[in-house]
Amino acid sequence: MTTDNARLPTLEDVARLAGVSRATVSRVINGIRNVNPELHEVVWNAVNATGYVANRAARSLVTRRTGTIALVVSDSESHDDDPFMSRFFSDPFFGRVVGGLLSALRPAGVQLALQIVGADQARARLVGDLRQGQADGSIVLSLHPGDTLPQLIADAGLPGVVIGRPARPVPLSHVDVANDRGAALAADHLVARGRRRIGMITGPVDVPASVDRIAGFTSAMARHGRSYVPAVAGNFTHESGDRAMRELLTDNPDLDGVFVANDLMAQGALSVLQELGRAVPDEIAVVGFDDSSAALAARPQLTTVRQPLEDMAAEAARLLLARVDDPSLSTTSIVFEPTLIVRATT
Amino acid sequence: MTTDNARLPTLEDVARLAGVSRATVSRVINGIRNVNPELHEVVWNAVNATGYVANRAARSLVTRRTGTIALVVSDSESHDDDPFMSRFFSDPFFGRVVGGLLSALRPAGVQLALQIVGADQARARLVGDLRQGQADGSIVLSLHPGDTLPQLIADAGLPGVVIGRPARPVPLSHVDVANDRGAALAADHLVARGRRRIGMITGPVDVPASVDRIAGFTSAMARHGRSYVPAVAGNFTHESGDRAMRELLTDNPDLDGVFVANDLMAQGALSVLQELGRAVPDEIAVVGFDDSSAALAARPQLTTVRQPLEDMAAEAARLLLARVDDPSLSTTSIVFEPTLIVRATT
DNA sequence: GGTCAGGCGGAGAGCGCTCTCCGCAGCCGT
DNA sequence: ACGGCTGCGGAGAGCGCTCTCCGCCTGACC
Repeated sequence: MTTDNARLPTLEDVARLAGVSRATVSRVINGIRNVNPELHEVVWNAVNATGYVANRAARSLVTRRTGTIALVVSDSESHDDDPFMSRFFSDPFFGRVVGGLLSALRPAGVQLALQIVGADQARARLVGDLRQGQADGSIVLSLHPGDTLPQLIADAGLPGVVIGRPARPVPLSHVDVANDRGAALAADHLVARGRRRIGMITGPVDVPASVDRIAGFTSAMARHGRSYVPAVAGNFTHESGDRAMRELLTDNPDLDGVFVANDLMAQGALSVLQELGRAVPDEIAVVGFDDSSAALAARPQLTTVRQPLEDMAAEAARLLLARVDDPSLSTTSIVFEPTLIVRATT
Repeated sequence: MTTDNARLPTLEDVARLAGVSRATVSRVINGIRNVNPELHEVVWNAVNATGYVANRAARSLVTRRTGTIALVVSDSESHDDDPFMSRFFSDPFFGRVVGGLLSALRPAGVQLALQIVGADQARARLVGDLRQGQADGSIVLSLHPGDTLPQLIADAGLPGVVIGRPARPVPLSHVDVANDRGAALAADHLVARGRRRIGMITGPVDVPASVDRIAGFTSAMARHGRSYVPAVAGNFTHESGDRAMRELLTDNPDLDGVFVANDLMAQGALSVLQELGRAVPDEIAVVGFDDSSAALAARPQLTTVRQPLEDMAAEAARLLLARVDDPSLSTTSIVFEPTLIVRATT
């Protein structure tokens, strides 16, 4: 259309072509106040003729809005030297969240910027950057239980929404899934399938989501008259599921059902069971959690508790956008209901 | 530190506190020209005292740089109604690329903004946005063979680097892995393992990476005196690997080795083999491609051709950054060498 | 001692946009 | 018929920064 480094058309150019003032063009473009319909059309024609696109920086400068939301991934564990290669990115979890966020942000014309923060001093800088126009608000994805980042963001008065319940209460909105009810679904299902000796492979005991799943599962089991549930902890990785399953079987060789706190670990558990020649689901039933792509990739395909991550992320984005528009909005929390997806392992 | 909507400190504030002019503070902050070392320190003290952070929008406005790179994911297949939920995001591929990009961008203080473009009219708008200060350049991840986006970006004179060889030559730099040599590695390995009846499960026949893997594999096999290689095409999904493996075995029941064009399909193939009671690797050996997390999750763990995706993405980011700094730079292409990772399936 | 070069810091003009303020019509009410 | 109100569009002041231009001061050289 235009050549390489031709100056891009500005509002002024459009105004001149349309024979109106800059202010009028601005009004038309932003749909503000009633502008004479004829002029309206003249202006739009001029916009199209010039190929005008508003300069984001100039607009930001005066509106004090960037039209950008930051996805802040707080990965405070270890990886300080190289936090980017952390296993998190290869976890399907990340992609689902990004997809969900974009689906809500895109219609609003808002960009998504990725921020990964590792070490603590990076946190301070991040907050400074955030304050000073990096983004209008943040979606915080905290992987670390004792993470200070949500608190820092709240303290700075920055709009923010946390995905997943923060370990400590924080004056920020959050979205979450009812982990406890999801785990209860799994418990009820295993019991309904006639399983008598049921165990659990848990996530890390300091992560809220994991804690809730444990609590939900054990209390549901208690309701079914099983006060003791053998459990071994993993760390949500495939490999740790493998390890935990072996350990669980060593102590409880006669297990006929197991609830695994996420699909990745369930996949690991499944391969151990197969290796040991335990028929699934005939000899032992397995229920996972997440309904990630791993559930479908597993053989047999995994019965699992679905966490509507895309919807949760989209809702988080909408909450954030609303908060950015009206900072006086009070913080809210939305809890999504999990559903049981029955496949071949139960 | 400061309260909610206190005006953030500006250059002017810092200058006043330091007793110098705005220009001097700007020079110190940007490390330009030799400023008197004493003043230098005075200015930095004032910066720290005020907690000053440069306003990105204001800076962009004058420098015509945004300090942002866009990751443009061009997903032109079907998903127009809802391109965000496309399977792509749950593919570990995406996360590895993001991680690699961030590792190169972060040290340069450059942000990563995500852009997903579906329909064609969205492309035109994207290019407009890109021109007008959304980003200084783009990393293009094209999932669609006949994609026009790289060409559009090149035509607009925008800096851009493509990950993966574009289907049609385009005046843009790109990074890629030597898909043909990777496939040859797999062929050599299967032959060295003494396999006689070797087949292949390919990717879509219109995707460059897939084409190269097919060409590399068949020509390497030809060098080993096998001019005919039975092959079935999949589409890089787990499920298609399942289907393709069944089909391949139907026509070639005595297969004792198979090269699968990516790990996800290999995982699918593996579960079919197990279901059919074919021992891996004793009766049939399997080699994948990518070395994604799926390779480790597979049972037995998958022998695969490693594609250094993180390094490739990081290199793409560096190429782009260099191009942004100096637009006169000519386009280059960097091809990474794949390596064979031998695990338990061969 | 005079001149000139060079280094350093200040003044101030903009970058492209939004938005307030104001003026000018046209129309209503009395 | 006249004042005031309302609706619409223009003028122009910034938003916070960078960077050019210029002036001052110091030091070196003749």
